[in-house]
Amino acid sequence: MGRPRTPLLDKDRIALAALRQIDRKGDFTIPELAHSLKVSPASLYHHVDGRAEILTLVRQYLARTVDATAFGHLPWDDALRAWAQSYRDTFASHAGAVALMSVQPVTDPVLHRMYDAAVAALEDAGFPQQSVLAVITAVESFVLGSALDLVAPEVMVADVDSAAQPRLAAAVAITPSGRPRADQAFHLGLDALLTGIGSLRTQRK
Amino acid sequence: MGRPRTPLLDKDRIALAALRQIDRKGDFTIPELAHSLKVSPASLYHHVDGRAEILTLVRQYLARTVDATAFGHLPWDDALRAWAQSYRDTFASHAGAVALMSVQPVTDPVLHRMYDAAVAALEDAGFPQQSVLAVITAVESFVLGSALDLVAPEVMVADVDSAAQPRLAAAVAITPSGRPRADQAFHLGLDALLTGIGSLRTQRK
DNA sequence: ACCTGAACACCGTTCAAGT
DNA sequence: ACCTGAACACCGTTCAAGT
Repeated sequence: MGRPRTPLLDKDRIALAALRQIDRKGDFTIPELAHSLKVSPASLYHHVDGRAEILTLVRQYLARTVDATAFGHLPWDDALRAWAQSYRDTFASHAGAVALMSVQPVTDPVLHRMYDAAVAALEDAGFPQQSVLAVITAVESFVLGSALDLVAPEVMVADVDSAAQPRLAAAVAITPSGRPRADQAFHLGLDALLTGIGSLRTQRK
Repeated sequence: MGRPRTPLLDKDRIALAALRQIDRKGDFTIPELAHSLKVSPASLYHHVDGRAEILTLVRQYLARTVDATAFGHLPWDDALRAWAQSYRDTFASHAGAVALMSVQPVTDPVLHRMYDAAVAALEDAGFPQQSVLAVITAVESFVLGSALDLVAPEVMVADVDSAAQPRLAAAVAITPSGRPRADQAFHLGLDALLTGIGSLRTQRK
């Protein structure tokens, strides 16, 4: 066939097709990706270095959908909460991508700008400089773990033997399951975390 | 060669060899696993259903190294803290396994017993029944996210442009890196979470 | 029951050939 | 520069053959 007059592919098209496949099946393969783009597997290698780069592109795309504009506009706790919610929402709408995003984090200037804004907002709200990064990391770890909880099968709650584990069974019986269960745990944990973090502030504004 | 007088393999030997390979390389393949067991790849299939079962065995092995004996013996916050620490320690000593453990959780009666003990301890400490599971899930999510933070490359802290992100750069400069950085964030977050969670208790004992 | 070699389908990647 | 078909190494899994 030879070279087309106008290229059939570019990095964006490849990344989006990969994400679509991840959303549908939880993973992607080069042959299927090529098929969905109506192209041969070998063609992809003219645009990306390999599978690893495609994964990086997907991660960057997702990272940029996280809304961090609240820092500097809302009070520190509302800003952290809004950021955490948006972060988790991204995962919630791309369940299959959670595994990808969690293991290898995103490297992107956009993220450094986001962290910079967060650091500034928290320091200005009275958090000591030695603890701001730990605060941000703690919230991010909680969000990541909650995203995993959101997409993983519900082990704690499923198949409980009410004779052998009566206390657990009773608690499970009065607790919601599915998405509401994960949401409850996320909100409870986020509120607790923010409450506890608040006591680290020194000078108040 | 035919059947040996005494079997060369069993599930335990396979799981441990897989874990050793995961610890060394972050992943394992059937051919390499077979090689390390001085056996042909096909032999493994006489003892396990396939790659997926081997992963399950590794997960179960690791889950059983988490110490949950504190529930019912220590005060609720010390018990939760000890459990969280042990949980994270397991991941810390098997960095390559974090990805495995996080995506697909463990199904094991041992874990249900652990959750049962945790539920009992927390209810007895005054937590309302409707929130115990959310409390446990929140702590577990934080631990899982912190484990990912522990093994992932340090994005937030690396390659910061001090002209473009001055506040972030300054904070990075006075913050430890590597394991101490992750430890600081874990302890700060865990303390904050436990502090915040404490306010959910109703009747005290 | 339990090991093996041979075979199969599938994947990621490379490369020479074509425009 | 950018697409393709063919080829390669590698992986997970199956199966008939052997004791």
